[in-house]
Order: sequence, then structure tokens, then C-alpha cells
Amino acid sequence: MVVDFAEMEKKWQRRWSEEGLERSDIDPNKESFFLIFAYPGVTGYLHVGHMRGYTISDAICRYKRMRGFNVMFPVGTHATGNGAIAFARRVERRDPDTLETLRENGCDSETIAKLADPISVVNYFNEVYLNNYWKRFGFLSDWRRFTCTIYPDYEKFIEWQMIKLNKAGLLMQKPYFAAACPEHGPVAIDASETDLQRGGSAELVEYVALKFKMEDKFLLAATLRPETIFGLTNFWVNPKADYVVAEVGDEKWILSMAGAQKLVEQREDAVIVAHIVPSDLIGTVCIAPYTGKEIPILPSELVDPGVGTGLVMSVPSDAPYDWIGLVDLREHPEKLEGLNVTLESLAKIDPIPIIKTPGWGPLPALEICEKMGIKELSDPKLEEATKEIYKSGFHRGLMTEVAGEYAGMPVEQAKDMIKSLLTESGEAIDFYDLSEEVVCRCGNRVMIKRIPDQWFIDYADRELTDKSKSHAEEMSIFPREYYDNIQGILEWFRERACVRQGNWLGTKFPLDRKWIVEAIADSTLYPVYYLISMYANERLISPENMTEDFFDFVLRDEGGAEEVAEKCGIDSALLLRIRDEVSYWYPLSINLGGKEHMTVHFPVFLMNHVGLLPKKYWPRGIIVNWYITGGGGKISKSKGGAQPIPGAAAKFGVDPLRLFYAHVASLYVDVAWDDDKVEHYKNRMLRLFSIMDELLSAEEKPRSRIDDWLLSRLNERIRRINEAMDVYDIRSLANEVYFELPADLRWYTRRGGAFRGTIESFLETWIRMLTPITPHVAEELWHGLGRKSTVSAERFPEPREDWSNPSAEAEEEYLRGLIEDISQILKVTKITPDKLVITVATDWKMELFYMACQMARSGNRDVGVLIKSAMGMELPGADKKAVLKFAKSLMADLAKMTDDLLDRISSKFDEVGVLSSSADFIASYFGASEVVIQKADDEKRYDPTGKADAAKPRRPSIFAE
RNA sequence: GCAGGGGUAGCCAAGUCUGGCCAACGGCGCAAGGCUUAGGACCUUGUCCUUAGUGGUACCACGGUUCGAAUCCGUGCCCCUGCACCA
Repeated sequence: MVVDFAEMEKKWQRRWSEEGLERSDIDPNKESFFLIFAYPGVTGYLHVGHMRGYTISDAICRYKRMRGFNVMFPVGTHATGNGAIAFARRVERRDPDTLETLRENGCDSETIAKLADPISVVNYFNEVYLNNYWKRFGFLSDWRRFTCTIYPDYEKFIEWQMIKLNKAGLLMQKPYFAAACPEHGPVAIDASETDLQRGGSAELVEYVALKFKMEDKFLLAATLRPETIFGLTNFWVNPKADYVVAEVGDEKWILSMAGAQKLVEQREDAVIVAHIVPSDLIGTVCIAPYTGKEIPILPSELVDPGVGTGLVMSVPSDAPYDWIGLVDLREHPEKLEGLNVTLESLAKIDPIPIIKTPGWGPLPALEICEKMGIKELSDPKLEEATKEIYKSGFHRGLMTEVAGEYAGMPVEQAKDMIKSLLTESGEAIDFYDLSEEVVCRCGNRVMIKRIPDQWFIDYADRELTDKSKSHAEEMSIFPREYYDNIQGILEWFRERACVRQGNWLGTKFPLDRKWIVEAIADSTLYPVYYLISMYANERLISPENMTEDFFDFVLRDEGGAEEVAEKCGIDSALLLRIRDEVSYWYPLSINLGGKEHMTVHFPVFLMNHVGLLPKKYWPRGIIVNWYITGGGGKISKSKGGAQPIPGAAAKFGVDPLRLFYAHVASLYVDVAWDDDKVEHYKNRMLRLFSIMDELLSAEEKPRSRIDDWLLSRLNERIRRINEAMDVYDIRSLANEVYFELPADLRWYTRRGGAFRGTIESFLETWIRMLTPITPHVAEELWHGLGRKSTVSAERFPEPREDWSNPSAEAEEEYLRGLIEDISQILKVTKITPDKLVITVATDWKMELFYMACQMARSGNRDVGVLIKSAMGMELPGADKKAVLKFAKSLMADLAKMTDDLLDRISSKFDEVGVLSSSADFIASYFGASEVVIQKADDEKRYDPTGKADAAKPRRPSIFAE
């Protein structure tokens, strides 16, 4: 079968657009359904995996539309941040990978030339997403409402949001420590390294820097383990490093040059005033904070001047590096040459037990070095040893008696207490650093900078948190696990920095225009903005009209129409129209987004709604989707999927892709992309056309029992599908519609079904059900059936009483069970049957069976009672022994059955009748020339092996020869 | 570190909340047959062991609750994901 998917897609998309199916306007007679997917960030081309969530969104919306809802499904893009800037920079410096990607995606050189400008990048990709992705995939989205976070009208909306947050008391300012380049200001540290030359995976490290008194100055040692001060034995200085004196207030601090530069970023009052040579330090002593202990200063080349403050306090009991450092000096006295340190003084240094950890002796560092055979400072195992000791000591260790008032306390707890004690007494300061070297694009080293007046949104606010949590309980949140987890996430969510400076696209912060609103903060309330964007896009309102009063009125029902209209300079009728639009469509029914939004976007989306909009506008649902990946994580070339999205659409067809997304797995697991799989879905699509052809061209036969069966099955599946879609289980819909129903159809045909009326009813119903997932194919088939309407605008089937036929289904199930049994027997015996004898149980067994069913249904499954009643019954032809035996096995069977099954099995039907009318079918199925149907009590029965009496109700005995 | 998810037959993947039509949906792969005769198409049957339709063994491992467990509880082993100025 040849199907030109591309042409078919174009044809129907044009038709939908002509009919305006995608447009969403108020209709007071219909209930609204409003779904968005979390808009993508504009950072480059998307790949086929990204289309999964979007496609599911469209399928859900199409389903809802067909169920009679008035559906709103707008799309937009998120351009805030540095993604577009980074992209433009790559184009500007003609990065080969970037240029190749652009060309692969069909971007001509003229366009490429324009993409050195970030705004052009945004505009370019907005077009790509809209035309090459979303429209290409047949989405029925209201394109008039498209918006982007850097549009001037959108920015007015964000300004309003920030103003309202402030008025609601949800903004606050406090110091903050963030990565920054000394020249270019704030930079983003992330793996894509858009701002950086290297160091994208660095993390923020919070040290405590302890002050060790030395004459009139302090040595500043950064540590992660302040609780180990009790085990201090010495101090480490790198004999080759560059040290300086920094003046901080009226104190003089000594630290490495690099450390001092970091210090300057973190404290405005710090100034570097002098250099100092390491040999002036080594060999002298300093006084430890808190304990007041005097300790010697020793050399160690392992002290990295670039890490922390470039000075290290030594705790050989628990730090393998420190222990081996001492060992090293003892064994290499030449390292002490020219330094004022004697071997005798070294020999006096003994590790002090400070932490008792289960499984370890008093000096774990010595122990682990021994165990792992570490003897040299150059041994790479030192790192592992350090981690091991730290992990077990921190989680399970207790402070020993040397810790004074902290003795016996868990390390985890002592650490925090000692830290705050030292910082509060001025004996230590917080000191921030990065876990690895981070270098800005400009070549400068990125450091942690103190931002004294950072703005935050106070998501820790008690009232806001509580309201959000209780509202989340009322929402439809999928999957179930996330419904449960979101409670904890909302509780955990703290203040969040909401503005930033630097190289960044986004809205200027209205309270202080030196800031730009950060990328999560401007993407929380936006679903409601789609209800306004259309008016801005159509130039009915302009950004100047979009004042605080305007938004207050349309989003919060505040103020009088006339008065507000005058203030913001637009017509009051228009103002009312926009407000009505909001109140008709809002709240949002579903926000669908990827799993990465679970701890970031979804909570703030919810809390901003709760904090700023009236309760009637709080969102109703969230769906989280997992990804299509390439086996290892990213989409890879080996398994396919690396091609641009339009290429995939051309290769496989849009509908096969849509079916792949919907059926390959539930939304809540990651799935690897696989060309072969998609290819199979394509075949499945093609098959739909031939199925219809075959059905319609078959020679008609009169209506029979199998017609009842098919319609009843169809009806049951409709019921199941609608039930599944109540919880957005799109995979179940796909499974029933694309796999189960065709299987039913095959059985129907095989059983001789070919009644035109049934076939048309079936097709008509089935094609409607194909529409949400594979709309183009559905339209094509719908018209192939001679319908003139667009099926996308038709109603989705609902169960109908007149199709339901439980007895027809029961009969067919009985027959299929029998066929299975016969197959079993033939398989085991390897008989090719010429004659099949099927014997139905005797009447008295039937009678007993029904009675037992009645008993079981009324809750009585006791064998004794059954036997007693059986004995009292008149059962012609039955002997007591047989009755007893049968009653026992009967109750054993019934005991295992569910009520539902009991109900079904209890209804009477005529086994002999069903079998007689199917005898020909059974014969042809097995290629037998004769099928005999008989009753067990038939005197003329054919029973060469004496099996006939084994027949039970619903389980006839079988003999083959 | 903080939080969360998961281990199901050769592979992917339903089922687990609400225990019982579950030897476990569906797909893929494989085998046989059919159709057709080069099309990666389609249809049928089979695909844990055993067996005249029975029985046994199975849903990471071990233990428990129950008349009954893939499903509930406990312990252990293994894998994965997200984490805030990256959207």
C-alpha cells in the first residue's frame, strides 16, 4: 500500500485551518479545557525526543475537544536567559559544530549570517518551533496566542507580576553568593558552558576559614571540617606559593594570592596590602582558635594555593593527607633544608584521637593509609581514603573527650555547632569557593562574589506554603508518585533568587532596573498570559496599555471597568472582553512538562498562582512526562533519532511518530529512541488502510451472532478507553485502538462476520477513536468511508447500551476457551484430528453448578452446605459418589473466583446450542472432517476412552482422533 | 549531601495505589505454517518445564502477613533520576 504521508498531512492540516478548528473562542455552552505544555527554552534545534510531551499534549486536547469540551491549547517559547546569547556567540565566532547543525537543519547562509544577533536567534527559532515542529505535527493550537518571554507585552506582564509579589510581601532582599567574572559580572555555571571556557560542572563549596594568630596577623585556613580543631597538630604552608597580607577592617590576614582575590570578592572591606614569603612562615608557630593551642607551621607542597585560602590546618588523626604529609617530611628531611624546622620537632608531633567511629580505631587516617598501603603524598588513593574517612566519621562518628563540651556528640551535630560558635566569636568566617577552576569566556577566573542586595521570592513563606500544599491535594497530578511528592517539595522550597545581573535576556526588574528578572521567576504565571497575548498580537492593545491597573482588572477583578479603561487608555468593552476571556478559560486544566520541572518549575508555578491570583484561578492539574532518549542518555546516531525533526517526519510520517510516542511506553518512563520501532508503527499505520479496504470490499454476509459479539466488544473497549482517559492514560487508548480493536476485527472476519451494517458502525466508531493520536490518517480513512465532515470535529464515541451484549461475549469466550483446550491436546498428542468429539456435562451437574453459583454469589462458599443441599435435591441420573466428588471440585473452583467473574459465569447459556452453531468453524479451524457434539448422558454417546464423564459445566470434555 | 524513582519472561514494556479471570496487556525478536512468490508487508500458530486439556516453577534475594501476593510489610543487594539563577 502506498500512502504519501507528507501530502496527506498537508491536505488535512490545511482543511483544519480553513475550518478554524484550532482557534479557541469563548462558547458559553461548552465547558472549557485549557492545557499547556511547559514552553521550551530557545537554545537551538529540538530533537525527536522533545516532541513526545508536545504530541501527547495535542492528543489529549484533541480527545477533550471530541468529548465536547471547548479546548484551549496555546504554545509559546521561553527566551529568557543566556541560551540565545550563547548561540549567537557561537555563530559569531563561526563555531564549526554550530554551523554544521544549522546547515543540516536547512538554514541558508544568508540566515546564518543574521544569527550572530541574539534577538534574531530567538526570532529564527520561534519560527522553526512553530512551523517545523508544532504545525508540522498537526497540532490544533491557537496560533494567534503565540507568545515569547522577550516580547514587550509579555515583559509588561512580568513587571506586573514582580510588582504584585512585592506588594504581597513575597519579595525580600538579603546577601547572596554567586559565581561571577571580575570583569563580566554574573555568569552561569552549567555543563553547557555558555558563559565559560571551562569548569561548567563546578559546584559551590562552603568552607569555614579559621583564623590562626601569628604575632599581629592571622593565618586564614579554609576547612570543611571545623569540628576537627581539637585534633590540630600543625599548620601547612606551601613553600613555593605566593602569599599576601590582606587588610580586613583593622586586622591583617595572611592567605594565598588566589585566596585573597576570592576574599576581596566576598568582602568589600578586604584589601591586599603586602606580599609575604612562605619561608617567613614556615618554622614559626601560630595559635589555634578556640583551643588556644600553639602549633608549628610546616611545609607541604600539596597545599594548593588555588584552593580555598591556600593554607591548611593539619589534623593527622582523621585526614590521610595530613598524616602522610608528616610521614613524608620525616622520611625526606631534605625537604626541610633551609627551613627553620628540625626533625626533633617533627618527631614530637602525635596525632590526637578526636572522633570515635564504629568500625574504626582511634586514629582512622593512620589506619586507612596502612590498610590501603598509602605511603607517598603522590599516591592517588589518598583522595579515596579521605572520602571514606570523612563519610563514615561524619555520619556515624561521635566526638571524643578531647572535645570538651562537645564530647559524645555526633559529628554531624558538633560540626554545625562549632562552626557557628567560631563564626559568631569572630574566630572564623564563611568562605566560599568553587570545587574546580572555572574560567570565563574572557579568560578571567570566575569567583564567588558576594551580592549584598540580592532579591528573592520568599517561597518559604508559611502561609503561601500551606495554601499551596492544601491546594495541591485538590489537584489532578500525574503520575501518582508526584502527587505525593509535591507536598514535600513545596515544604522544602526556600527563598529563591529571582533577579540577576549580567549577560542576560529578559525583563528588567521594575523595582530596580539594574536587575533582570531571572528565568524561572518569569515562567510561573504565564499560562494565563496566553489569554491576553492574542490581543497584543492583533494590536488591539499595546504594551503601554498594559499597566498595573490593567492586569489587576483582568486577572484579579480589581477596579471598575470604566475607570480602569480610562487609566490604561483602552476601550472598556475590550477590557471587559479580555477579563471575560480570562474568567472563561481560567483556571488552567493541565500543565504538562518534563520531569526536570518537578523540583523547579511546577512548585513555583503553583505557588505564584496561589500567591497572586484569586482562588478560582488556581491550576487544576499537572502531568509530568519522561523522555525519549538514546540508550545512553542523549539521542545518538547509532539507533537513529539524531536527524532534524522535519527529516524524521518526512521519513516516517507524522502519524507513525505520534503513535510511537503514545504507545511505546507509559508517559512516566524514559524510553530509548529506535528507528526500527518507529518503522513498525509506520507499518501499523499503513495496515489501517488495507484493513478498511478489505472490510469494505468483502462479500457481504447476513447478520449473525458474531455481529453481536463485535459490537459488544467495541462497546466495552469504548468504555475502557474513556475511563483510561479520565486519568490521561493515553497509552491505554493507543493499545485498545491500534492493537486490540484490530485483533477483534480479525476474529470477527475469521468467524465469518461480514455484515455491512456492523462493519460500517465499527469503522465509523473506530476511526473517531483514531483521531486524537493519528489525526491525519483518521481524516483520510473517514473520507474513504464516504464522510464529508472532518473527523477531528466529530464526537469521540461513548458507550451505548444497545451494543452491550454480555451473553454474546460469554459464548465467544466459551468457544475460544474450548479451542484453546483442543489446541493444547493436539499439541501434546501431536494428533492431526480427523474427528473431534465434544461432550457437554450432564444436566444434574448443570443444575448443581447453578445452585453453587447462587450460593457463592450470596457469599456462601462452604462445601458442606452445598453437599447437604445437593443430597436433598432430586438429581436424575446422578449417583451419590459422583455428586460428592463434583460438589467438592466445584466449590474449590468457585472459591477462587472474584464476584465479577461469578456474575458472568452464573448466567445461563446453552452449551450444546453454542457448540452446534460453531461446529463447522471448529472443524475448519482444526482441519477436522467431523465434529461431534453430544451430551454426557446421551445413551448413544461416542466415548472410546471414557472421558465423557469428566465434562464439567463450561468445560466440556474433548476427544480427538 | 538533599529529595525521589525503579528492578516483571530473549529485549522493550503494562500490571503494583484498590491482593484473587496473572503463566502475567501490548510491542519487538525468534520458530513453524499460510499468503504471496523477493515487500524490512500481511495472516495464523507457537515461544519457562512438564503434561490428552494436568501439574510444577516463576515477577531482584531472603523473611513475614493472608485461604490466596508480581501486587501489602520488613531486611538486603543492584540500577537510575532531579536539585534553584541551566531552562
